[in-house]
Amino acid sequence: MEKTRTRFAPSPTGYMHIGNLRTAIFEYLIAKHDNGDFLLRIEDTDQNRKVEGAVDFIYNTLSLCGFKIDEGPFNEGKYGPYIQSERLDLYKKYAHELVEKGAAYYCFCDEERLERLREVASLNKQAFMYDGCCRKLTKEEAEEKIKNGESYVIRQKMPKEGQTVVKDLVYGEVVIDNSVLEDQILLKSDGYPTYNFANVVDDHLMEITHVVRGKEYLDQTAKYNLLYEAFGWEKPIYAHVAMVLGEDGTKLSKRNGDASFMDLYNDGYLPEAIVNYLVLLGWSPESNQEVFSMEELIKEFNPNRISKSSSQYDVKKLNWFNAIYIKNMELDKYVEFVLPFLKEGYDLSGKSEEWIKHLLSIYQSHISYGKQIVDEVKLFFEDEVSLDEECQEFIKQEGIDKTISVFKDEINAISDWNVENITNAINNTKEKAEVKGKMLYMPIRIKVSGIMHGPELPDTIYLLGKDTVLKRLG
RNA sequence: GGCCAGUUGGUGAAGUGGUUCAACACACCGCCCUUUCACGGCGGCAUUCACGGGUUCAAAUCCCGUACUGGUCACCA
Repeated sequence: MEKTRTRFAPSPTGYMHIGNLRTAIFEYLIAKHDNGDFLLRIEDTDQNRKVEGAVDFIYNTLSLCGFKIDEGPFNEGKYGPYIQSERLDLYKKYAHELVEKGAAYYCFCDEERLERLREVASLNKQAFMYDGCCRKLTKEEAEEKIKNGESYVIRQKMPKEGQTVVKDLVYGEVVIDNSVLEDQILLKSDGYPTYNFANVVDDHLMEITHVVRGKEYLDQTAKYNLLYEAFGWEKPIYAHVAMVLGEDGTKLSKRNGDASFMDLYNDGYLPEAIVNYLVLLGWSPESNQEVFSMEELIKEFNPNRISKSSSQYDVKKLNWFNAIYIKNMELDKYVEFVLPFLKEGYDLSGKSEEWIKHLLSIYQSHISYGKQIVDEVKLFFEDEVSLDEECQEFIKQEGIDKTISVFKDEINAISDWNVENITNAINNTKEKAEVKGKMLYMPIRIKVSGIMHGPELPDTIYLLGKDTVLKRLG
């Protein structure tokens, strides 16, 4: 049996939103599930969209996600080059081969004529479709024009009648009327192939067995099939996947917010968590398991269980996954992970390494993403605490002043500043002020930290330091 | 507009003719634990599967129609 080979084929735009990433995940898992190859191919046939450094960016993203690229522009296999703009001769050769076979033809219609046709079509409220004018040209006529230096494109000859059946792993069989198929351009007048053509040629040449792509290409697949048939090539297995929508239920776009992998990563979302979250968006395993390691995903992934309907991105669930991955980190790794966010938010000079580590550790089970540490930890870096409405209400209650003043005396009395003694101070306050539970803890917590929920109170007080605590107690 | 597809709760979703079929998870709410909040644990949360017909002894599951949503009709990918 032939080896399973999938490919991720992005345009080098220097931006990857989570929908694209999810496609890559599916492709990767399909390949690895069968012990196959996962390759990266850069689709840069539109020279206008090219962005500097984009290929590095893609490699970086994929490697952060834990994907091993078996073949790609930076690690070529025997099917290279892996950048489409370096394969121009190939497309040219195959496009002309199709002309020889009679499945394609030269077209000399200029933009002006096409524009006229478009106008007529829109006047008649019809979809524009090339009228196949140049199909009639004889071989000699076409050659003559080419010899005269006329610029041309190569178009695929579409059947006018009948239907084409597209087989898809997730959508089953989709029937497309051939009458809606345009004689699509294969080779542009600048010698570049169109996306559709390059795709077919490359997928065949690179021996791709499974193609995962957005559902928006489903209709186009009929054209692909016809192309494969014209060449006499074996078709790959298609899996079209529904879209990932933004949180508001509309299409993802750069404007729609932080739905790009890098934005998420920069905010302190762990790639493993992002991958774990995304794989469950539009795919479900047979079991109820939700937290998966890469190995488990590779084992469990079955493209037949990909959903037909689009799904909405939901940060809350991502946060849940991310929090789990953060909680499961070893302390040192966790510190290494959050420290940069802390450093970015505050001036840490004068703080001991031990203090910083202690501070970060008490938040490990509290934060959902790295950057969140900055907000959470604010109370340790501000001189004054400001109380929100809820706190102000609480603190108005009777007896609180007494609790605070007793506690202040207890704190004053501590000579050896450590968590244990602070805990004792709280306990002593309980006895002397005759308060317990919420009425004991909350006043202290509010006065000292300004918020009603946070990590362990003794640790908080310890990290704040005696001076600050006394000052805040008033 | 033509064509193609989708429609299970606020969200991700399981379930493809009948033994709890509306699982599980996020979010939300409640309780317990913790001398406080959080963490954690437990429990609640769709009499109903877009709507209307039909097939059947039996339908979220099959068929037809309607509505809604989305996609697609480029020398863009």
